[in-house]
Amino acid sequence: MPLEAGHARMYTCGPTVYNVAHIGNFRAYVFEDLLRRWLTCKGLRVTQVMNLTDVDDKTIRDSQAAGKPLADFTAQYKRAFFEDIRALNIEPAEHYPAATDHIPEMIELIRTLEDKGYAYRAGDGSVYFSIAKWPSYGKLAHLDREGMRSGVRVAADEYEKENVADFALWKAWDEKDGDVAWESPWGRGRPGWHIECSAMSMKYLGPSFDIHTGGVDNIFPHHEDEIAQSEAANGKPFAAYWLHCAHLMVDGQKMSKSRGNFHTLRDVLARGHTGREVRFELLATHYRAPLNFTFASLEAARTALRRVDEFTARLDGAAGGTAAGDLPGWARAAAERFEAAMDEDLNISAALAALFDAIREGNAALDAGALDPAGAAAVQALFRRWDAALGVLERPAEAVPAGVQALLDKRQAARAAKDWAQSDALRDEIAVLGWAVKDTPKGQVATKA
RNA sequence: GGCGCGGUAGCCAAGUGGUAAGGCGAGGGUCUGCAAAAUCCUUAUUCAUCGGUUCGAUUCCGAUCCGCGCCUCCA
Repeated sequence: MPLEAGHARMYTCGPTVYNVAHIGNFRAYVFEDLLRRWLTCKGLRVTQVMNLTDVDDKTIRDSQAAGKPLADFTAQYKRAFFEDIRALNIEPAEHYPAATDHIPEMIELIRTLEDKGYAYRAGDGSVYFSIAKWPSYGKLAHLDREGMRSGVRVAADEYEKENVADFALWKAWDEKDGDVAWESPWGRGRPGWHIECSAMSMKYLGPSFDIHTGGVDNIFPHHEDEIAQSEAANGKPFAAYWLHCAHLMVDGQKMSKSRGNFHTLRDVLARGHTGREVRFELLATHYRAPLNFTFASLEAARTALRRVDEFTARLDGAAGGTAAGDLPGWARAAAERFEAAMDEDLNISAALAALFDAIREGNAALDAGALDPAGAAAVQALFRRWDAALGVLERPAEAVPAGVQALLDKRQAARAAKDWAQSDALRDEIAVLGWAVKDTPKGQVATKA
């Protein structure tokens, strides 16, 4: 299936670093992470490129408002982005090219387009791509080119274009750009938005590659324009597959900065939810279906994950470090179902159904004493494979603070002496420190409340 | 208006031309010094509406209604 045997190359549209990303943005990155993990599980080597858009109208506008040089302004949001990605257990891509580091490549690409006659200069020094020269324009978005011409709004500052749908490859400097400008054969200016993805995908993945992803809102115009630029310049097909992720909704409406109905990861974390819960929530709905975000579903995610944790802990106890033997029948069936579901366009719901069935059957087997250590170890291995794909099963370790541990030790002694009053008092004391104590057959277990 | 996605139990959400996965919630049982947790079982005669094809449709076809997205800021 990949163009190059055993190697999947993917380009994933990344963030515009003018602000911290919101969890709607992260839905796309989590989806892309799931995709790259699954391809890896299938034995492919994956090269993923994610661009960082660090020069555009918004980054310029907001850096000026903040009174900071563009590079300083965007640096803080690049940092925030990588922190957030870590909190969501997203595997790093192989390359994170920033637009401002690839201006020469973009200029080179625009020159090629100019030489081949696809681009023209406007009076102010801007360079546009002429869609009239590219007949297949609009294929990805199923656009009706005739329909596009009538009734669209035409911004006053775009009068220089030959066709309203032509898009900028290079934008001539104007006052609003302040000191953000690069020299080019067309004078001072900055690149258009779309050209960076064409130039950087070409640099890191070649003219043709396997998969290109992004949010559905990027289909038009961004991806349409990328295809036109890249294929016109290279004379080769651009991406073989396009996967677009549906939106995260809030109260039935798309989550977006311009609507103001967004939550950042930081907000959600500050409310006491974990990155793992957010990841589960974003992951658990198929990428092409809209996902309505609510805090109630984050609670549901928490409960579901607790069930997973409980089971894997039981499994650890049952396996006790034994070498893996044969997978029990119910686990083998679940493994096959999971595999088939994920192969079918990442059918995550069906895959998770197989996982939860395995948990139920596993618990029943454990209750019945029907799972020997070698079998339990085999199921452990299965969960490890699943988690290589999902990145959400393994429970992040919680270090118990020394103070809490001291109280736990005291409580254990009290319990051994059957001093229940003392035991309960200590439990309350520990609760004040933010830790919940449960008594299990194996002793007390403290978890962060 | 054009293009696209979706309407399945209280909520979220798979799925198939042959009679509805899974998660959360809820109810019941087990376990337990108490608490909490856990675990097991139960929980849609029905898949937006109306027609059609068929032995049989939630699944195919047609029409209708509703929600959302894109149509040059947007993951």
